[in-house]
Amino acid sequence: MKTIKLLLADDHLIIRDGIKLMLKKSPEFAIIAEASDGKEVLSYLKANPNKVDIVLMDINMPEMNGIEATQHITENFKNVKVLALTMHAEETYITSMLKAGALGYILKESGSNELITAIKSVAIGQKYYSNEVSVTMINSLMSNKNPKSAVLSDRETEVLTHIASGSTNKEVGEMLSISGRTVETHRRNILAKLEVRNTAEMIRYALKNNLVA
Amino acid sequence: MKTIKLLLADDHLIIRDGIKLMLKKSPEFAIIAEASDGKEVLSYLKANPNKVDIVLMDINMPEMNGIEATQHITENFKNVKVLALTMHAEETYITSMLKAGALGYILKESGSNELITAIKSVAIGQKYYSNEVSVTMINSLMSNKNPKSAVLSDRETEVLTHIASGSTNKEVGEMLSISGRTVETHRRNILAKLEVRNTAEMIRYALKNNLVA
DNA sequence: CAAGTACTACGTATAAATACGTAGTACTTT
DNA sequence: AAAGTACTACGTATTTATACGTAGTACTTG
Repeated sequence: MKTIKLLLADDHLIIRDGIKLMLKKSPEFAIIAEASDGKEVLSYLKANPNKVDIVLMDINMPEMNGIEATQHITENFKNVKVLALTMHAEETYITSMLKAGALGYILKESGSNELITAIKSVAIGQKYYSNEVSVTMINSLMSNKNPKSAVLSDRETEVLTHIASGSTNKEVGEMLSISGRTVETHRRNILAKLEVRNTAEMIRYALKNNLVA
Repeated sequence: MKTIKLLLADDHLIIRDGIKLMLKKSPEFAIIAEASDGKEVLSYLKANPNKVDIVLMDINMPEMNGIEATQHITENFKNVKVLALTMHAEETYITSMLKAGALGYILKESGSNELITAIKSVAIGQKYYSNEVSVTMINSLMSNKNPKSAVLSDRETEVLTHIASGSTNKEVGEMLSISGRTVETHRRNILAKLEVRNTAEMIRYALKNNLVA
């Protein structure tokens, strides 16, 4: 098994030392560099191509934060993988890091077992998220799928679905075998229930809240 | 520590036996009933109130599947928790089960350690998702956040954003300090570029493809 | 049985969006 | 220099959507 070469990016020495301690017992890892800022990470990678497999990336760092750094890495150093390692389990941080291209996301409170598992997963290109991260993300995913579903009646939802597909009132009426005037009424009631002003806002609301697919 | 009372719901005896074997070494669990179908689960719960803490629920079962059964449980037996335990890691299954009210979701290929951890989490009301489940869900979450078709010009995107917020052409014109007529033209060009017929379809397309937030 | 809600539908009127054509300025690319 | 694209803007006409009021039938719930 090949040695996995790591770069630690964190602005606190204590954290870096802690990580080193946790990985000490695992000979398959080699910490070949450290950085206390996103810019340092990038300049190291630039100066030492193909020396790093995985960057363990903190988010809050001076000068350049971990999100920006990760963006640059995934754009310019495609063979380098990023594993986010941070204190923050908030949805925005997670989303930003994953959008930036991080393969994994774990918390600093993770034990050495989880850290090792995560690094190994990322090393072979597999994604890894620690449990709290998963829960946060899935919660935010699900919270957009439930709340208002009960507001609209079945018929209204049906009408809304057709409207979202680009059909006019008349066309919807034909499809549902009701009068176009009735569709107008449904539409009016939908606007009122959702408290929106017009088609554009209605469709946006409907999609954001998953009233329609 | 109080004993956690379990009900196994799976239509295959072999699976139920396997689970029993995995839990045998843990004295804090008591399997007090089994069911091979959703309906059996419900009738057992009805006949034996307050005897079950957690239902380990398979999805594919004859008569009534695990999703429907879970819906009924979370509606009618609010003190009973559901932990999905299935072979399927597809996004639709996961979403359906979680929407139905399952607190956790693990795969049958999980080892006994994970099974035990999951049950304990669910028992105290905490959510638990096994790793593959998390990855699947987060992927589906992220896949809707990236693909950015750069078809529209900057100005058009700007106009589209305002329209999506419910503004009329005239209002958008005022906001951008251009004529409402110009907004009309932009709008017309957007409709053409996106190959859609009207506002509703335009907004749906824009949101699905993340042209606007 | 009274009240509420869902679904249906029309009348009248105005506001907004869509269709199609035209066109100037500025900027980039070939 | 020519061609393309982005951004701007108006004219004319038609189609849709929105606003507000009204109302009957059917079904559910207190």
